[in-house]
Amino acid sequence: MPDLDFAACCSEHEIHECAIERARRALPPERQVQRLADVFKAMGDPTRLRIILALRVGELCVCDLAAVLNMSQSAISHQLRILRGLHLVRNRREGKEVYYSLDDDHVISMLAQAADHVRHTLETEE
Amino acid sequence: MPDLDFAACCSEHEIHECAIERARRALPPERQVQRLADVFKAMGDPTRLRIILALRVGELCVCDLAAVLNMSQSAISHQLRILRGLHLVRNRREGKEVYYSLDDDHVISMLAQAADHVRHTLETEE
DNA sequence: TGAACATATGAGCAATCATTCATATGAATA
DNA sequence: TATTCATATGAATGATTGCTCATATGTTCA
Repeated sequence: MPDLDFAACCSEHEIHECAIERARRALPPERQVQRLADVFKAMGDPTRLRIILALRVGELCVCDLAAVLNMSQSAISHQLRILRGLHLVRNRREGKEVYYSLDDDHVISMLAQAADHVRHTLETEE
Repeated sequence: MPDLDFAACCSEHEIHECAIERARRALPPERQVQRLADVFKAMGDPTRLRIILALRVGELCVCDLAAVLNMSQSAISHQLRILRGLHLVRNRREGKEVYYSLDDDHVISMLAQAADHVRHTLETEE
């Protein structure tokens, strides 16, 4: 009885079976992959990315962020909610205002790596 | 004549003007932000992220990837095109097959940082 | 050259998403 | 308490996106 999992693979799949198995084992469980993807996706929207970039140099209240990005307060609030849910930003109330700041240094590292990558690719081509 | 850029900000904006200016200067030019966002967005889709995760342990041809992710060849090809466009993966032809591998170590670093972040947030709450 | 296989790609569609608009919540102040 | 300001959020919508299906391209082998 053949392994149905390999049905979609190319015909000489016997050759790659071991590579396929190795790759399968390299995949984290579904839940973890989804979590990772959520973080990347959050940083993959220009508005949210700009929010993160702006907060690098210090905390800002919502209306400040709206001014910096030149966008509506509502739009900013909606995006902050997503970033908050993923613990990418943290908030602190002070009177009527709510101040947001980066929650985690990992975000800065990710930004730096991504920037390096972009810089690297721009050098190579174009 | 008031600065119209601050029109959307909260009324006591004089206090934050300097923070706003600082944040504005922290924002890279439009084109660069978009490039960064594109990279994060590419990694923000579970399918593309799984492709990257699978390629961590070595190159794979398209049909192998389809087998590993248990998805159609077409779906994988479409996503590989996006990853290729951003130089996240590279390809090499060998006869009829095309082998894909990670193009850049920065991707690995980003994955590691993101994984750390997720691990960290899971510890803190829930 | 023709058949078979591996991959790439265009069109179409269902699902997701970022914003807007209207409104609710929450805090300070008169 | 009533008003005002700052923020949050639900609903609606236009735009984007990931997949499928059909088909094109490119390679090998007979």
